[in-house]
Order: sequence, then C-alpha cells, then structure tokens
Amino acid sequence: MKKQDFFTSVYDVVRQIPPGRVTSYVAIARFLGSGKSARMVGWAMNASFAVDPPVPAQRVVNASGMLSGKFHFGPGDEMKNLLEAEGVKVENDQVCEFSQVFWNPAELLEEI
DNA sequence: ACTTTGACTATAA
DNA sequence: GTTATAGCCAAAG
Repeated sequence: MKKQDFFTSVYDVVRQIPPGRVTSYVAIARFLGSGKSARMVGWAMNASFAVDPPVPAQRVVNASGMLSGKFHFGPGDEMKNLLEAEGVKVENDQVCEFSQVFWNPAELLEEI
C-alpha cells in the first residue's frame, strides 16, 4: 500500500464505514495518526463530491453526533434522509443513540 | 514561502 | 442553549 495523501486516506476510511453506522471527524483523524486534524477530515469531505468512488460522507458527523455537514450535501435534509435510509435515526440534525451507532475505524483491524 | 481558510474540538463566559 | 476564543493541521490561493 503506497503512501497516500491525507485526503485519500480519509476517503479510504470513510468508505469502510458500514451502513447504519456513523463516525466522527476526530475518530478518522486519530486513525490516520493526527487526532487533532479533525478539521482536515471535514475539509477532505468538502472535496469528496468529486471523488470516485464517492464517499458516504453522510456517515461522518461531529463529535456530538450532529450533522454538521448537512448544509454541504444539498438543499434541506438530504444528509438526514440518507442516514435514515441506512437505518440511522436522526432527529434535530443529531444522530439518535450516537454512542450505539458510532463506528470506530479501529474495527478495520479486526476485519469486522 | 506566506496567508487564509475550513463539514472540528475543547474550554470559558 | 449560545457566542467567543484558542488550538490544531493540511490544502488552496
């Protein structure tokens, strides 16, 4: 596995998020080795619209389980709609039972 | 090379 | 709950 850009690494991790689960920016950042670069994860998501294959950026929320990026997906509650379609309950722009649907990137090492 | 920026987080008021 | 501030890091201009 050759060295990849920070963005690419972020996308790679986000694509591993199982359906119906979510993760936080900081979790991804920490998995990449930079626990404080959560902002970079968000920035990477900002460019994820043109990435191929597409990344399920709707599964990435902030540390509180809030859909901080819902305004970047499109008009209205598209992000919420996508999450609910996968079984993630969302209310008031926030993931319900966040700690239960939270997915830790470290599970990649356990082959899930 | 320098400055600005950003879908963050933590703390403080 | 909010707003403000600081810390943090990497990409973009």
